[in-house]
Order: sequence, then structure tokens, then C-alpha cells
Amino acid sequence: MKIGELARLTQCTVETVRYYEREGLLPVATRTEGNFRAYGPEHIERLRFIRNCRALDMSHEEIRNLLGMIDTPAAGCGAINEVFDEHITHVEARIRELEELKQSLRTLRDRCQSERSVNDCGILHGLTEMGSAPRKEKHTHLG
Amino acid sequence: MKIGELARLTQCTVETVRYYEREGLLPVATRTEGNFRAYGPEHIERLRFIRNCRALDMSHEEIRNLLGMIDTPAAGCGAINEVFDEHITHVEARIRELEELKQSLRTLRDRCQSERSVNDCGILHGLTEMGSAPRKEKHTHLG
DNA sequence: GTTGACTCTATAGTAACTACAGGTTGTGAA
DNA sequence: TTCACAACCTGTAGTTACTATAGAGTCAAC
Repeated sequence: MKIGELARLTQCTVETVRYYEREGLLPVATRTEGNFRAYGPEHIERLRFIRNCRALDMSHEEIRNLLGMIDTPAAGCGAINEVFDEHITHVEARIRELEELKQSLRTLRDRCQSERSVNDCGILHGLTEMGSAPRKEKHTHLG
Repeated sequence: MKIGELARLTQCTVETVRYYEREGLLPVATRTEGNFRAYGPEHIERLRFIRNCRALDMSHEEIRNLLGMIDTPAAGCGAINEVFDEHITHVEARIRELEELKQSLRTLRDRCQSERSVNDCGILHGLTEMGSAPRKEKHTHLG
């Protein structure tokens, strides 16, 4: 199977497939005589795995960790649970963050109930009067 | 006032200040004889505005739009409300997305209640069995 | 004058793709 | 066999919002 078909089967692009190979997520493919990549069922399965993880907003690093556990099973699946639990925690943290953000936005938005001149806009005044927010600490890869 | 002080006052870095100037968010500063940037109160105010918007996860484009409205006030603040409303809508959409994601993660996670070998892990089987997720459409800048 | 902090520009890197240029291969139809 | 077109290849650059670094210049205090 060539790369176009693999991409179609796993609902992504050939560029993404090549990118995953370069990133080491997908095993390097064998080549035809014409230097085309040749794929078999194990690549479908692996790429499907990767795409599902990505759909769950897992980072490449997280995926790499999981793949490592699959490829060199040393113990039970406790470590996999840990990756998942950590990811869930990150998702929850990001949700909380966005909820707070939404509150702030609503509070600001409620300062402007009727059309007035830009110079009198409660939102803009709010944005100007607020002390500037401290720089954010690095947080999740979820945005 | 020099750039280090401005950065300190607005709780960001000199690199970020220079970046905002390059991006056109912050007006170009005048220069001292030694080619150091010189800032006054209007820069403090503008940078504070920008940082507050960023703290609200507004994109540079959104900020640029708001600044345009401030600098060339043509009508009332209806347009500002629109920018805000649209941003709030994006935040809400992202929250929903993450909530669904969290559900999926929990469902998968619940397939693994006890320590077993990696080969028998319900999570991994789930990730492999799932049809791969279709490519995501471009969505908000919120992650 | 010296030293150390601050400033400058230019460049590159981060994450996860996405797009494109220019060249090669393969397949089906004429 | 030839041709046209689709698919493939590598390499490079771009997206967003920073962040870091190299190497050089400026400045204030000692």
C-alpha cells in the first residue's frame, strides 16, 4: 500500500504521515524500487492508534511514551493508566482555566449594555484600568 | 523610560515588548541617542491593554481589531461588543470540546480497572480498535 | 578606565501540523 | 511506444505567540 491509501484509510494527509515518520512516531517504511513508501497492516494499526491519540489531544510526547510501553512491555499497564490520568488532569485544568476566563469575559462584557461612543466603552475602560496580568506560567499543551 | 522598565511595569519580557512592536501591536518607540527605545505613559497604557487582552486569550488579530477601533473610532462600541461576543463564543466552544474529550478519555480509562499486562490493556485495545478520528476542522485559536 | 547590567538586531527554536516548489514514478489510454 | 495526469519524493518555509541566544553596543557607577 502506498502513502496516499494509508492516509485515506486513517483520515489524515500524506504530509502528516511523512511528518509522523520524521518525528519517529510511525516506523520508517520500506521503499519500492521507485522509492515510494510501502506500507502494510501494522502501519495502518499504528497510524490509527496515533490518530486516535491525537483526536484525544494527546501530545506527541505522550503518544511516544505510550508507544514505548507497547513496543517494550516491561510491566503491567499501570504506566499507561498514569499517562491517561495525567492527560485527564491536564484537560480538567484547561477546562477550569477556560471557565474562569469565560467569567472574566462576561464580567467585562456586562460593562457594556448599550451602544455608546468608543471612548465611553466600559469594556475598553476595563481593559485599560486592569493592572496587567502577570505572565502565565507554562501550562498544558491544550491551548 | 527604557524597555526593561516598561516590561517590568507590565509584567512581561523585553523580548515580548519588541515582538509586539514588530507585530504592530505596540507603536514604534522613539530612540535615544544610543539607539535605546524610549517609552512614555501612552506606551504603558497600550501595553497594559494588550497584556490584559492576551490574559483573556484573545488572539493578536482580535487585539489588532480592538486597537483599530480605539485608534479610529468611527461608530459606537457595538463592534467591540461583537469582538467580545465572538471571543466568548469561541471560549464556550472550546470548553464544550474539552468536556467531550474528557468524556471520551474517561470512557477509555474505565476500560482499565486493574493492573494487567500491556497486551491486555483495555485502553490500548480501545485506541487501536477505534476507527481513526477524522481530521479536525480548523477551530478556535484556544488550543 | 573598568565592570556589569542593560540594550540592540538577527536568528533560531517550540508544537503540530500545512503548503508549496521542483523533480521522479507509475498507470492507463491512445 | 508515447503521453498525460495523478501520485509520489525531498526540502523548505509558513502558521501562532512567544522564548532564547549570539554577538555587539550603550550606560552608569566605581
